Amino acid sequence: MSKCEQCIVREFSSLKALKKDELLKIADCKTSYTIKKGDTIFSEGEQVNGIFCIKDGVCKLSKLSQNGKEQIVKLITKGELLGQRSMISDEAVNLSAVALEDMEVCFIPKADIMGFFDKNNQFSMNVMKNICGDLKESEAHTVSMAQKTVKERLAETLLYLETSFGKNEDGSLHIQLSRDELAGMIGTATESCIRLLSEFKKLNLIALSGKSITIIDSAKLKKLAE
Amino acid sequence: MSKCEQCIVREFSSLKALKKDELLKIADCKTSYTIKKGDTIFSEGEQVNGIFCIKDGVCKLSKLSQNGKEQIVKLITKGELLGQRSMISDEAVNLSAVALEDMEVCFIPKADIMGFFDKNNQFSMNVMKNICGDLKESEAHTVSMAQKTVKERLAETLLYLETSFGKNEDGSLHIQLSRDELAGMIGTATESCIRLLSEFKKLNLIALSGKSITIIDSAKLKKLAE
DNA sequence: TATTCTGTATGACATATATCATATTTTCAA
DNA sequence: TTGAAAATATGATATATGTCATACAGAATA
Repeated sequence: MSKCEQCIVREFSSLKALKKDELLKIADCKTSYTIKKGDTIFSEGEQVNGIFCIKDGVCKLSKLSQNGKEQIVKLITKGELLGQRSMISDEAVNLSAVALEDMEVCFIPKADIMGFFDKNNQFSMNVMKNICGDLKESEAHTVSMAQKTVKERLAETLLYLETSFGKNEDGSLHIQLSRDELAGMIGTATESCIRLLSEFKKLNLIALSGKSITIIDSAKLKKLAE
Repeated sequence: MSKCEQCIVREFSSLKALKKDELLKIADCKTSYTIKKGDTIFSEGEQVNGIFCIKDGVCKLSKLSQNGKEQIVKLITKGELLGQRSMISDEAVNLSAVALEDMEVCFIPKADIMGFFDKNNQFSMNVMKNICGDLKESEAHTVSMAQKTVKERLAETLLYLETSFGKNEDGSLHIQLSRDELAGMIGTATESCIRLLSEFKKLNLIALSGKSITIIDSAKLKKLAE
């Protein structure tokens, strides 16, 4: 059982407000998991009863629409918490979480976290600010979906992937998404996504090589995204 | 200066957790306003520094997209609080609020509310659950925008307006939105919105008479919305 | 290595939606 | 009331995007 006190990623989430004795307590009741790429952490509608602290890796949070298409709502990465909303609302999760890379996560049961809300106001406030940030982001996302063209959204998304998840040494996007998943992020058909990627390639905005995408002209992409 | 203790709408918001002395305190520092239909309560980017408690009326929360179109993100009505997110995040508001009807609101300064978060855990928890609800709703909204057709969204929105804001005696939707605003809710061009309304009318799903819209066949509308 | 399977790519076409133009109706101030 | 302005309505057309078909490439498996 590793110690939460010494866990670096804790510093990046609401958990940084926890005091020594609180950390000892969750170190005691948490469970560590290794999750393989492609594995499901939880599915829409499940009762989760706790939160996941992401130590390493990235996962997608998605929702199935009535027509059976997967819409990716958000990506979650190292240092973030997963499942806060449903824990606080005391509801089933409204999104499914699936690993995009191998991950290391810790699960902390609800019972062991909820008490902190009463006793540690800084923690409470951190969580609240976090969720407020998510809300603001989500509202901006809704506006993008409603008002922007698919092309604009693709440009926007590629830039987001680069700034949020970084590049490999060769300059290609570090995060690996299938065309299908990329289409699921921008809310379009897979073929349309592929077609637009080809178009961007012809315009020398990006380079494609197998699955990997390299942004060549981020200034022009930014313009395209408006 | 009216007493918050006796205000009925308080029962419908997070404020219901406040105790007698807390209510006396905010009754003392709040300001009541009457807002005329069409008036702006606050604009995107402003520093608001407090929350509005809606005693009566409805307002729209909207965001201008880069192409200059107004996207309505949410409607807020009697009993709800306005401005929680930006107060907690300690940021400028990310949405503009404009009255759709004459309204009565009370403004409570940030300084007089923030203290309750430390002292009254039930209040804290209520606010948190509220924002979590908003987040869940917003995420579902994003998926609708990304995956549904304009027709489906219009059907969905009409039903939402009926269930959330009720009908007049003649059965027409109580809430009065211009075609332009309705288009702004579903994220489409005004002409497209008008055209689809005409189509729904021909299909005998709704009746139109001037600005007012009456839902005739909500079962079929529900099917259309999928 | 051959074989199958899955993901990527592209063409052809259908359709939804935006845009521009122009009536028509309603609202509202002079 | 009258005229002007705004909102609603509808047609014509352009464009973006989805859908279906098919080809091709790379990965997985036998």
